[in-house]
Amino acid sequence: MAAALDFQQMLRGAGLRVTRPRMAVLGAVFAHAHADTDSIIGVVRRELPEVSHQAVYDSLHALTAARLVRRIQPAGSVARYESRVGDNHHHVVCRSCGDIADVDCAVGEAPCLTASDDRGYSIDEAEVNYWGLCPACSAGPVPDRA
Amino acid sequence: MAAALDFQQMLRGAGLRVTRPRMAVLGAVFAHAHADTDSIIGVVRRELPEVSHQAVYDSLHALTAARLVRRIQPAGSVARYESRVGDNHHHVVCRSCGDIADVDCAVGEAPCLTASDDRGYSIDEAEVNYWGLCPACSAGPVPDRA
DNA sequence: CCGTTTTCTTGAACCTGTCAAGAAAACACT
DNA sequence: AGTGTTTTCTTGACAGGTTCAAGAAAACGG
Repeated sequence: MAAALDFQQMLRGAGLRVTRPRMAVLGAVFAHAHADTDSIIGVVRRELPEVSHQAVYDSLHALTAARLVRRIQPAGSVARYESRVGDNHHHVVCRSCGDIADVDCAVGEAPCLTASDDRGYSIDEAEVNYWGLCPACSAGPVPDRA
Repeated sequence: MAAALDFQQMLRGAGLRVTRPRMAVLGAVFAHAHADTDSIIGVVRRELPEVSHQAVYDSLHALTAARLVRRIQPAGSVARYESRVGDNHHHVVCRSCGDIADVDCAVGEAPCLTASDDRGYSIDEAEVNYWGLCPACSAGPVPDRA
């Protein structure tokens, strides 16, 4: 768990100005993994009630560009953010409730980064998403989505 | 390349009614891999100028549910559709222009379907996306996205 | 402390995709 | 073919998440 001073150093280390919205956004992403933008706005406003949603969007973009947080967006879902960066883990997404959990990479370092044929692309990242049902949804499946 | 009669049989085989919008949508997806909805609407309207966008959306949903086409949606992109289904291939996405190319699965059947720890989820599909720059963009990178 | 640069606020707009009601078309059966 | 039922298409409005734009405010370097 990182403290305010850590966040401040992270921002400065990334060449970003230290502002209260950014501090709060960074804290919110660290405290709530896989939160969507709306949830982050809610969390941030508990600390800074007057922040605009635009400030949160800008902060998230800046933090993402600085690689302090990672943006994930499974198909059919809104953007979500997480603080685990650089450890090459993957995600498992619930088809029913949209919940996301982390899955550590089975193979080791950069497992699937080697495409069989890169089609001439210069690949810098491999993303793996598992799709299924979370424990809660597979236990008592909701009747919709027939 | 499939012909009109093939499309008709595909629809009937999937238990779907054969309508002109669906035939045209199916043809458009087969002819234009990885096209987004807007492009598909444009292609379909070259053949049927009066189709509503809603009909295209409905057709795409019906075809997707029937597994005749596959919907793909990399993060930050709109929905795209492709006709290769059931052969477990992956995609490489250009960070700059958003272009998508197919990549055959290196490992074989269902390669990464085995998560190291499934977190209690019942996983039914593994999705792999490679991110990088396409040949055109890595050759002459556009100046934006600084 | 001051000036410059970046960031935040405010407010509106955009775009993909969805919802709803009625008209039209496709299929099954005779 | 003709008819009736069911599904699908048209039309039009709407929704949510995200972005754009202009000016005010805050952060940083000297």
